Amino acid sequence: MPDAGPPPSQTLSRGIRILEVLADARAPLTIDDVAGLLGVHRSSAYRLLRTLEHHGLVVRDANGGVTLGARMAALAAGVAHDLQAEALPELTAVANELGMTCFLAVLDHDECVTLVSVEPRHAVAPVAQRPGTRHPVTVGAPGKAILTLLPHAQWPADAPEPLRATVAEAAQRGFATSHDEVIPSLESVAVPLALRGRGPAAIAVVHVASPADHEQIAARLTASASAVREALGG
Amino acid sequence: MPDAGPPPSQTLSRGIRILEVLADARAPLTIDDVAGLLGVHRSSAYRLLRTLEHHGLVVRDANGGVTLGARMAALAAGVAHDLQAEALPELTAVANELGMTCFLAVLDHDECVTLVSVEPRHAVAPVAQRPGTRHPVTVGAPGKAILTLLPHAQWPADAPEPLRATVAEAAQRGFATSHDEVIPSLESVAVPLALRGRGPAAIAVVHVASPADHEQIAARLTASASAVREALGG
DNA sequence: GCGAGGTTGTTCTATATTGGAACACGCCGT
DNA sequence: ACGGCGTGTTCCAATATAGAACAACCTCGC
Repeated sequence: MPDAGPPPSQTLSRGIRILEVLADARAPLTIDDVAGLLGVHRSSAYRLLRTLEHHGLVVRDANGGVTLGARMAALAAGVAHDLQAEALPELTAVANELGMTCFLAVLDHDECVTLVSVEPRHAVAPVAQRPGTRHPVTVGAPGKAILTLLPHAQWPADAPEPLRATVAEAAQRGFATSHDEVIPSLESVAVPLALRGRGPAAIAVVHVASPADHEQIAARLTASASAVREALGG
Repeated sequence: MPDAGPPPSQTLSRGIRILEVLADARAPLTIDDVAGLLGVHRSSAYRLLRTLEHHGLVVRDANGGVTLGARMAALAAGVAHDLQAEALPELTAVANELGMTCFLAVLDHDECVTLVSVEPRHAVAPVAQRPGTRHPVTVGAPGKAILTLLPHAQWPADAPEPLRATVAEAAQRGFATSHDEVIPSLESVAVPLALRGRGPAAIAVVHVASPADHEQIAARLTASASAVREALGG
């Protein structure tokens, strides 16, 4: 088990930090901005940006403003693309049958990030769950469903103790729920999705808070989870 | 105008090539595979991978297999996120009103990549247009709509001459169409979307080939395009 | 028109980083 | 046990990089 020391390659690490900074930025940044945010000399940032631009991950507008390039999206499409491909039709079916936004989330370190999401037509209120959305695993139904699959030893250090009982209960029932956790006035139901040789995942729906049969929703989600699991042989 | 010589930063460039290779890979790769594909020494690939892993862009399974990490998806969510945010509701509305998959595509070098896509419930046949999908700009309705916005001098060198007339016609009509181009038996209608200080884009729908009023579809798309354009002040 | 401020692009050298090879370890199938 | 295959580590020379100082280019203001 190699220890988690400093990033072995300084240059690459800085280049990636540029991407991270740009992803958070709301507007095009100047080279100076980037250099400042990274704490490196402007000249270094310049060379790194040129390289990123060369690969299409960064784009410069007429004023020299720096932005993330569209090819980032193309790269991200390769993330677990077999899982995405198998899950998409299932998510669509669930979304339409239940009339709720349905999405697939996976574990990333101690965060829960949604990979694909499908919005139904007949939503009471449209709920958008954009791919790439992140929040701590310890929060929300998908997070708890994922924790269901993790031995307690691998839980994030900052997990509050009460959570343990909640997750244990979810594990028994086979699904997790939440309301007003990640977004106020929204309820969510999620089932765990364990795949061979892959990190833990979850299939979930969100809807505006209202009386709903969680058991029934969970049953539908579980069916889709099984379908995906079988399709991927895991 | 700085010339497009070799990538200024060799290390960063290699790191990105690793990401590209992994995005194309259908299965987890070994370090040796990566090193071989890049043409670098295994030890170098090792260090680069460690750095990528440190940033969560790469994940290693129990067998040491290397895959793209979920955080890539989070990074990609930052690509033109204001455009994505403004376009999403419009795409959803169009998809539901027309009963066709509706998506937003942008220009990346000489390729057309789709950023967001929304699938409707009542599709005759479900058509999935996954975000991140790429193909040459010279092909398909969105591509031609985008070419509408580009001076001919900036067209890709390999653009066939007949295309010029087609695009000119599309520019006059205000929309472009295609059938059986990128995927057999599919038709597509697209309108250009020019935004201030941003690359050319297009809003498009796809549907299975059948009699349809392209003019009417285009009118609806144009309305959404205008809405997005005004929302972004461009 | 002209100069000031701010930004990008270029060139240079000492230094830290990297590239590559050889080696140690663990695992699995024959 | 053995040999193949894979990872992780160490080493040194070679080189790519970091950082600074400088030049060119804008726009904005007068």
